Amino acid sequence: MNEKYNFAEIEKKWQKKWEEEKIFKVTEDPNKKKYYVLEMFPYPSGKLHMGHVRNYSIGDVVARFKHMEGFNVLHPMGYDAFGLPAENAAIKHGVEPAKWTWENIAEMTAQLKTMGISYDWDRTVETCNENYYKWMQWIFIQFYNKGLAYKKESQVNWCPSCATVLANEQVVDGCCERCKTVVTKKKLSQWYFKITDYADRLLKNLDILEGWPEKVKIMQKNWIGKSHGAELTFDLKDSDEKITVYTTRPDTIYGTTFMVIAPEAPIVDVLTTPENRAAVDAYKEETAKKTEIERSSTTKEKTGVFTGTYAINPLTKAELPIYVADYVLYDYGTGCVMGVPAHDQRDFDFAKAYNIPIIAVIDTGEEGIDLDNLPHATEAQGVMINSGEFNGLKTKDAIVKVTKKFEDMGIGKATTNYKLRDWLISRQRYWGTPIPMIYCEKCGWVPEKVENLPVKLPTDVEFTGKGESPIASSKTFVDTVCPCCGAPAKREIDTMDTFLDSSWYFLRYCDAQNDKEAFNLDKVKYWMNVDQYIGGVEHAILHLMYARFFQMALYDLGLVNTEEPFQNLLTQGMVIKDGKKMSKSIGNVVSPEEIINKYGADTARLFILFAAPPDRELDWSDAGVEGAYRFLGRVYRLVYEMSQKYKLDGVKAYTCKTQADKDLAFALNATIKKVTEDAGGRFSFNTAISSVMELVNEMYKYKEGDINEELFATAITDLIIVLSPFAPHISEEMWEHLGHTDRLFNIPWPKYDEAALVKDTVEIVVQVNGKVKSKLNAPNGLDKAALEKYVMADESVAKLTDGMNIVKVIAVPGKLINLVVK
RNA sequence: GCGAGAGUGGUGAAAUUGGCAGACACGCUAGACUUAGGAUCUAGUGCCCAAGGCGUGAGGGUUCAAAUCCCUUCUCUCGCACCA
Repeated sequence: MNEKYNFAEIEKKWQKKWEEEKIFKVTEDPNKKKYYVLEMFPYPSGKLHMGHVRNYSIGDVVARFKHMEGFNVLHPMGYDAFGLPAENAAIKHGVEPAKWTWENIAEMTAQLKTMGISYDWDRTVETCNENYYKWMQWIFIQFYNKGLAYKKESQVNWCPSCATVLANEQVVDGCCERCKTVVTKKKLSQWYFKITDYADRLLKNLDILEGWPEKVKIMQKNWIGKSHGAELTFDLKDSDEKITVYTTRPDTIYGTTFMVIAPEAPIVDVLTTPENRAAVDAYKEETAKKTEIERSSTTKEKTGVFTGTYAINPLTKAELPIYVADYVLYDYGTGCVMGVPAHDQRDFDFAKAYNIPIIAVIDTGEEGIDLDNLPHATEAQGVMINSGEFNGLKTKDAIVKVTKKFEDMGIGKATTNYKLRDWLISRQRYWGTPIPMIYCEKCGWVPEKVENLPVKLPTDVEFTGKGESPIASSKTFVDTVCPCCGAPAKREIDTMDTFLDSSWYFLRYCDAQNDKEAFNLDKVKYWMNVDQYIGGVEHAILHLMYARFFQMALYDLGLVNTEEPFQNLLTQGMVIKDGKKMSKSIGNVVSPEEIINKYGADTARLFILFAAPPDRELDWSDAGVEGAYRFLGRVYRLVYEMSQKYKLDGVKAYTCKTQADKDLAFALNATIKKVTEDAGGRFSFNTAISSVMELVNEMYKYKEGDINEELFATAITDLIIVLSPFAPHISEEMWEHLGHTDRLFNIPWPKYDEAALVKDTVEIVVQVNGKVKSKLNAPNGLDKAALEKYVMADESVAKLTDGMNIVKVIAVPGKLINLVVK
């Protein structure tokens, strides 16, 4: 240890030693309690950004802390390595996606290593690695055999300029991310996962995820979007056809004055009368041309056309004109709705635009409203009116009774609906896991034989950025034989959505090197669940829902033993600068590389953890980084200077002789307690660090007086230990300097001494009518009555209430006395 | 529009169960040391002129006591967004 804090030298030295000694390598140990801490793995774009640094710094504090507490800690890192940027690089610069990706992985790994994080690098997973995607394909086949994967024709995003299909992620504000052309829809045959089969379980299990932020659970709940209602079938006038609607408000049936069908629904053609066909066809065509943004941006203006056909209200027998309108979604419910303009604002807007009668059938009790001439739809609950036998019923009962009536009439039933759709998993892209399916004229779609996995990505492909998947250009890939009958057959040329790869990587970490199976069940039983998952809130729905779905499906296949993969979830806030998200276009990006070079990884980590609580936004401040750097220098100087004069080689038995001794012992134990609770318990790293700073301030004060060497040695020792999860390199350097040959990572976390935290006297706040008037010292441990007696006997207190009438005294032991006077 | 969260000094923030508002840090001011200081150490720093007041977006309420609980309201951020 030099006199000066040379972070560059220190960090390099310890990173090398840690790696050589493999101190972060873990194996299953049934005798030890495990702890699995996981940070969301990055896409290997080549460079770390501050969000990564924040994510991994948080994870490393947790990992190091839990390890020092005695847990067998699994703390892995890997790469979500398939995806579009690699392919775009190929199109733009002619670099092979594999080469580009693997180079980035190497660069990013080197960068990660400069942060000094306690990863077990032997468990690294790269999703583009054959030994990973082989098992991805195997899992796909298990899902397929279970009936969870199917192929169907559907609408996908299409860029007319690039003449290629785009993934949802490639559509930015309704436009192609590359050429900014407005994205349209195109029909294509696509692979889907039946995530909707799991909708109810995904919803219900949210209740048991107590360690998840409420916000994320609510977002998932809304995304699943379960609603209760009824399906009701209407007869048509002059036709044998019927149409079925879904409604959450069957109680408003008497207020139905029209019907609406989504333009895409095939039944539209059946219902349209010859004289209306031209208008309906034109409308359908217009809708098909509209982009998603156009269709949803005109929120208020409702358009539609009359089909010429009427439905019959089953209770009133009224004739209801059937319209086609694009405000009805084809793929939700039945694609048809009953129009109740009085009690649904969208229907109200439509009725106003097309002069359809509006009949109020619910009195919501809204003040001053004219039920015969509603100014807007009343969507609240209320009492039924104009509804024959049901008049007077409250909404809740009415829904039940009306639904029952439909059931008795044989024209309806209670049902539930979900907003969640099946997961479209195929991508017309090269750089992803090939879908291991083969199409045979005779046998249809057949999975590749397991012994033939992996279905390798071909390398003889062209990247033009146009047309279908580049895989189609391979001369070796497409043609194969049917695994079933041996006849010539063709391989699926689509690849998997990369969200599949990231839906089970946490299982692979448990057994990353296995070449016999995706993961060994016993190892999974030992390590799973992930005790603490940490990542950005932007994954609240997609990744976190897909991963939950995978875990459930794998559970049903008997491959894992739990239904939910992530016990606790911490969603970290964004790193911003000057109130804005760091971005190249604004020019406010601070690169981790630059900060680590200038101040070191310890400073970067400390600042990031100290500047804000982990789940909140973090405002980057160069001055704040300086502050963190200064603090580390302050600790370093303290240790260096005092080690020249005293023997500080470990924790020692000490007795406090002076008040200063007692104060330091108190500060030391209070800090250990605070860091233990804040860093290990509630993940309040900022306050944990502030208490370490307080301890250092105390020690600076203390060293100006008489030094109790045993006490000071203990304080220095524990200080270094509690600092180590936040700033591991400098801590290790100081630790070694004090004569230790072991590694801080393997040192047990210190325990605090309760006795040292009990003070002889406590400061009691004296309030008069709730206002602080004075403070005085009282013996510790007085109960209410004794405290009141003690305080009231004090002369200064008597003065405070001189001439006043004390009507009540409130005593809070150890804290305050409030005198209520008149 | 619906849903969630947040508003505290010049700044980032703390206050964990209703009990001293502003810990810790940045910044600023002064001093010490120094050839020098953008190093280091020490002291001060919510606001108002002192006594004494006033202060947690605004307004009201509950309570001996409110940043914290309740009602009303404003602003901002995020998510969803024609889901019948």
